[in-house]
Amino acid sequence: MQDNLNDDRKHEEDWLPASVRYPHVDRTLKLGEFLFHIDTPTLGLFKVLKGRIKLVRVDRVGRETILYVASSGDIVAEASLFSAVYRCDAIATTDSTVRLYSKASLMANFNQNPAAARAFMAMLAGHVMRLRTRLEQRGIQLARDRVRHYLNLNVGPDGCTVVLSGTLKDLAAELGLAHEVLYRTLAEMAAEGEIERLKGKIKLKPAPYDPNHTGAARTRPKSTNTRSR
Amino acid sequence: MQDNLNDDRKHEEDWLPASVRYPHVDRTLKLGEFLFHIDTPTLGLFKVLKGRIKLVRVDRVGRETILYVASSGDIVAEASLFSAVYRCDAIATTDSTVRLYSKASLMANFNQNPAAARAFMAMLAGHVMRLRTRLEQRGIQLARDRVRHYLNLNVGPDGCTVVLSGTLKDLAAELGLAHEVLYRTLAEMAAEGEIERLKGKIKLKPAPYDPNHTGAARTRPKSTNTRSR
DNA sequence: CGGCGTTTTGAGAGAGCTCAACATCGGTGG
DNA sequence: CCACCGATGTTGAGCTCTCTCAAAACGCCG
Repeated sequence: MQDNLNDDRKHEEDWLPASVRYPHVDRTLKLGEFLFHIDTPTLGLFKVLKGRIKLVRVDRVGRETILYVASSGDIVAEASLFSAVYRCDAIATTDSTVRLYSKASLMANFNQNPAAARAFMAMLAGHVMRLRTRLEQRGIQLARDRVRHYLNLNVGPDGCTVVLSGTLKDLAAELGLAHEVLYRTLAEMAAEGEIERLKGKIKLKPAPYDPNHTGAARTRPKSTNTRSR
Repeated sequence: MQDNLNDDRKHEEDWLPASVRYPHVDRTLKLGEFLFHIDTPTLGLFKVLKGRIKLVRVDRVGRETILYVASSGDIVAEASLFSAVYRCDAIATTDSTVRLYSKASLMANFNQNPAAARAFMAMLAGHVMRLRTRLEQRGIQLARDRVRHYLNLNVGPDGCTVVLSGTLKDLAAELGLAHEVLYRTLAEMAAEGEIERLKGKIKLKPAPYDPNHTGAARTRPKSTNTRSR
């Protein structure tokens, strides 16, 4: 079981301009162990090095509502830098290790070093952008259109090659699809010549004809998603 | 057509600590007009005052892929502060007005005024948190569970009252559900006593019994929440 | 009072999810 | 070197839920 099915994996390292090494502390957690509790003073933000951390809020009935599940590479509790106390619970859902970046040292660094502050802002802005795009993607109902959306936004410089970083199962998770559906969809698209499947890559073929319509004759006056939002 | 169905409406105003008034320029756009083009130098970020702006990327085949659709109150192109050129096109999908916050003045202000920089970071961090939560929510398949997720995260201080800011249609859009589905779901939940519907509010009732529905020969063969979909 | 938009309720259909069986691909150890 | 094993990849077949299209009741405002 790998933990690389979340987001932003490849952008994580930039926000610490290599010039600075903040003091940090690594900590290991066992399954079910709390990383922090709601309403307790904030120490700083954490980077998940291994495992998985869920952020949850619990209502007075005792049921928990998941805010976010962070996997390896994800950053957790950025907002805690600007709050005196944590706003949710953080619990390890597998044995995990995290790295704490202390709020005090981080903020001090931002104050003294505008470049560090800018790098942090840039990272956050990038997250916002990618999350918005991801949310937009989830609004696409039809599996094929959702896959197209992903492929179009992840083509390499050549404009037609998409490199798959993980397994197709991981991709399915990122797309919010059952993996079987992704397999089927890719198979159909390949059969119809829209894409070509290679080892660890997918190549987009410029559609021969047929600008809309997905394959089997189907009654679809709508092209994709026009409504809502 | 109202424009208040997007996100974060109530958190937008904080990121400009009232102390500072950045120079800004308002601009109106007609339907279809470009706010900015990809690969052109970045001026700064924009706040949508009225209307709707879509951010899109176009592949060489000419099809556009939507990255995000911003409505009134939303901020657009935060990441442009850290890039020399825009990374996508921005087009008005209705007659709109936007306010430009110049990159130069914004950055200068951040450098001189750490508090402003912190406020901006805090806003971004808040967006990241909310977007992640929203994405988590969209991963919930069953409409009722998705509604529960929303309600649980939006109860007021009393722990059981959720104030509805807009119409139910707006809420449906925010939840990513067809509005009919939301109506039906709320009706069912009310009928079963899980919630109480008031004028502009929803009150959560602590489940009486029936953690996963059973007895009470009700004409409802399904709808437990034991598994997704 | 007459629209216009929201709120409801109804019914049909399609698409994704789930369960299930099987093929493939690596890696491991005998 | 080959058999075994686990995980990924693939395909098949129902099931159910949401989406879409429709139509009507309600509420608000000029």
